[in-house]
Amino acid sequence: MSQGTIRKGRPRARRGEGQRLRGEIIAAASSLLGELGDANQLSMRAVAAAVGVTPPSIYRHFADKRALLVAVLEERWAEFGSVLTGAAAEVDDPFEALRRVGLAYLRFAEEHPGHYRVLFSAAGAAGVSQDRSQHPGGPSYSLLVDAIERCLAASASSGRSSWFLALQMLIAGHGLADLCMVQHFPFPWPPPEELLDALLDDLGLSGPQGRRRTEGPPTSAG
Amino acid sequence: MSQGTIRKGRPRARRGEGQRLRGEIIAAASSLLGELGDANQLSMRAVAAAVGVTPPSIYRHFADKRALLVAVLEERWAEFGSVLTGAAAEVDDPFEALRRVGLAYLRFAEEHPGHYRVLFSAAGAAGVSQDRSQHPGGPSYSLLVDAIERCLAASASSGRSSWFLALQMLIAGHGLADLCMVQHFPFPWPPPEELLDALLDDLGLSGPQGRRRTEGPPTSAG
DNA sequence: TGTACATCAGTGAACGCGCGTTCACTGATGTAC
DNA sequence: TGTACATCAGTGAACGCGCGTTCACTGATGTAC
Repeated sequence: MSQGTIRKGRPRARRGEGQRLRGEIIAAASSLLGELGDANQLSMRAVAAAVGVTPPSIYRHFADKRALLVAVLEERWAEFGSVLTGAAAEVDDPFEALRRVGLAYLRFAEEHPGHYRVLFSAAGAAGVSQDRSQHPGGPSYSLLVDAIERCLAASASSGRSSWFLALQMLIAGHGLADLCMVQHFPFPWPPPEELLDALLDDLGLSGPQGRRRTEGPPTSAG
Repeated sequence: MSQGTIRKGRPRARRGEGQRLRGEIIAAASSLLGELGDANQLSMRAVAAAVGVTPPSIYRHFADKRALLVAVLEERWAEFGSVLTGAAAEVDDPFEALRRVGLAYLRFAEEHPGHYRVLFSAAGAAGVSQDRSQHPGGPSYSLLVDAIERCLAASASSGRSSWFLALQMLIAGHGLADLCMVQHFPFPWPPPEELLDALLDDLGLSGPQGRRRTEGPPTSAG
């Protein structure tokens, strides 16, 4: 009874504390969005019920549903970015730093599959910035490019640009996150780290000596 | 006026030709689903309107919305499988055959992003088979594993299993298809073939001599 | 210390909409005689 | 060749629902005097 989705008897905010409800609305919407994994499925009425307030109250703080979504997604993008940033902080070895960024990316998808799905969908991006040149995931991507450049500086490599290598990492990271953590494709998935390490090996980004850490699982085929 | 979404004056089927409407319903639903890219967004009423029939008519042929979706998705999965099968047919070189399968996969996503999105979502799979051990994409995946095994037989390689390599290819293929063709992430995307060739190179599946075909684009970083 | 008042966070009722699904029906088609 | 009838593909109207959003309102809070 302490944390059901519908809260009754919620205390009314004091004068001048109207902004408090705003925060509660964003938190509730964010939580619901994480469960639903789809911006279209989120309803204003469900958000209001989760906060313990009537639907019209939301309109005192957000012009419409889109505006609420924008606020939620901005928060989620910020969290995603800070998770990636934090992962590599204070790690000196550039290869280990890159690996930690990759692991953090995958962990985020694993822990917040619904949020991940919305952030990486066209709707999620369009909601936050009209201008597609400044995609909200831009800073996170730059972080990846930088981490790769530090690796390239530490050991001569395949000759591919950091830009191309970052794209390859993003593609593989997203493919794994979406198929495994979000859509739960019925595979005998190996641990994500194993796939990440194989990827880094393949891209020549696993270290100067190119330590090979790959695979264990089945050798037989269906 | 010849192919608007709403058709009027549609001729009634003759006695015993009731099955004809069934086919038209599936076709219309499939087309709408391709535009929407989301099973939840598809409405029975929109399907009926597209066929030029009233909503209740659909229930003569399908028990409910879910049954209609299952029929549509089965057709789409079958088409996807036959596209992959057709791509490698009559190609002797196993490396070229594998490459063609990859290209066909990406082309399918490019030409039918909405269908691709639904097929590779949890909802799409769950709709078709309850039993998750027999995922409708299973045959297509086997095809990929087989193509890889033929490559491994033709040249000793990294030591990874065909199963692991197929997973790596699927992950990268899906990541690219979803980010680029489906979600249209605002990147300066290189041509898909370039990324596919880089992937095959990285996995040691580009041929016995390991021809390197990679990259062109920007070397500068943002 | 006590009262009248302005503020404004949140309410209750309603709007018009599209949805999936049901039900009793209609009326053209084909058949039996 | 002509008529009565069974079939059954498709209809029209309605159901109860949840949605986003609006509007005039209420009533606790804090302030001015």
